[in-house]
Amino acid sequence: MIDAGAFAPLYKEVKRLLTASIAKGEWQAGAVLPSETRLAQRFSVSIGTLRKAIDEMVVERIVVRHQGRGTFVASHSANRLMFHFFHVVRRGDRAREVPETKTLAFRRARAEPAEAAMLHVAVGEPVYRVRNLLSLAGRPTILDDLVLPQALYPDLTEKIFTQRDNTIYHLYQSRYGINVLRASERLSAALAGADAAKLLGLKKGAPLLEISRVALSYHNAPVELRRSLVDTREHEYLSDFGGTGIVQ
Amino acid sequence: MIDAGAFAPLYKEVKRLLTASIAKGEWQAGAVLPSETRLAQRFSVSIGTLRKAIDEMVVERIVVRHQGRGTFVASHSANRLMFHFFHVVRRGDRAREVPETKTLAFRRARAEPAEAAMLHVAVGEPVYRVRNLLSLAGRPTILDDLVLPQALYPDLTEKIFTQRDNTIYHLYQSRYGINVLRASERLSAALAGADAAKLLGLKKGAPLLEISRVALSYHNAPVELRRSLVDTREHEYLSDFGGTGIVQ
DNA sequence: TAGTGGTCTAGACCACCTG
DNA sequence: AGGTGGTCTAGACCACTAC
Repeated sequence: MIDAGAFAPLYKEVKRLLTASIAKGEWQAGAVLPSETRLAQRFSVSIGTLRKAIDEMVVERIVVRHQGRGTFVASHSANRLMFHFFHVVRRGDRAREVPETKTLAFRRARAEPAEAAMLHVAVGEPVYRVRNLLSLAGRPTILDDLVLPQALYPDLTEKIFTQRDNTIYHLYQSRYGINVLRASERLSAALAGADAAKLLGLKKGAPLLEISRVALSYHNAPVELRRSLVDTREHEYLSDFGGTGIVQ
Repeated sequence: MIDAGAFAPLYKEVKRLLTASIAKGEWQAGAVLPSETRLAQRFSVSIGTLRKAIDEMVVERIVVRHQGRGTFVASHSANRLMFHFFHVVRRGDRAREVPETKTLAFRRARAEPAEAAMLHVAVGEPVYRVRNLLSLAGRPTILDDLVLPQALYPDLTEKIFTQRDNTIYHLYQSRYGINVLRASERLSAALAGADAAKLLGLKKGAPLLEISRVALSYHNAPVELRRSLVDTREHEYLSDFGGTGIVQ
């Protein structure tokens, strides 16, 4: 037993320990975990209990199971995961297009009070501010403003950021060991200012969808803020709830 | 055994049969199911297999478990479920307010092609069109336009609709046995037309959040369309994904 | 062929709720 | 006290993957 006097069920404890090991980097993203039999031995629990712990970690996308191959730490490299955090689709047929990203600005700055609260850091903490313009089907459609705590991404530079050969979240994962698991978003309607209008090829006062996202890693630790302004003339934001991903 | 030659796992088959029984009305919303022991006997499976079937039904909100009391068909009467489909919260503190609903129109009409496709009915099928104005903190904030197939709500009248003493989804459930489990939404930004501006107390051309929802019941059958126009000056739309509801 | 995860069983004990 | 769901065990067998 491992229970250590906690009042939580054994499988929750196992899940907590496994998640902590992954967060610590004992297994990198994409790496295979020991087999269920071995993990059960390691934690001195039955296979059933170990499986129940991993069941929840699968639902939370911390790990992925492949029958016959093993259980792997979830990775952003797969295409499926790339679109897991990209909810803007083409109007009508809901097609998902790969966005073309252009970085307009990369600056070092200090966290504003509101940002600091959402990032769980002190006011004035060093941050990066990044502005990206995303094009869909060749047309500028989304204007993204990112805020990242410098402490989490120590040696990040504009060159590293722009010369990545994959998604932004994959860069966080492969270079800094930061895995984005969840995102919490708040949406509202806004009017295009002079800035956004010019960049998105709109008239000032055109309607835009504004999305404020907090990206979260293990234990719900915030690792990025992102405000998106979306031109929804040809695109929409998809939201499914009550849904589970379980195929009937 | 029950497997009946299907290639699906036993627990999926059990889940399918249980869900079908609920959809058929063998147990009404809020009713208690037989105990796990009895259900396991009924389907000639072990408790473990029966529990795995119910586990998934819990995730899909088809049933709710209460330790020591039993397993119940999910019901809309609970306050928690009411807010499960209401994602508009107060800006800043994200407080959930109970909306005050006023029905502005209730008409019988025919399904337009786009509506018919989304509702899985024939073009021209009889529908109800309902327009509601929702106020939050005493101020008109959301303009809802609903489309319901008349076939699903046979004797519905404006009087029945407006004199319900609970949520709209609870009316569907208690009077017509229709349980809304999921909703699929598409969001975009729009400008207030003369109509919406007047009703929401805005200037024409003010930015609005437009939400198109399809409400789904068992086996993903569509049971309602709803277009919402939201004044997001004081409110926001919340969206969490990658999340699971599992408390760490 | 060996090893992996996926399913299924049969039972024990506990925590909780209702009478 | 009796019944409910919640946890945990210890195994068996199957389906899939890699070598």
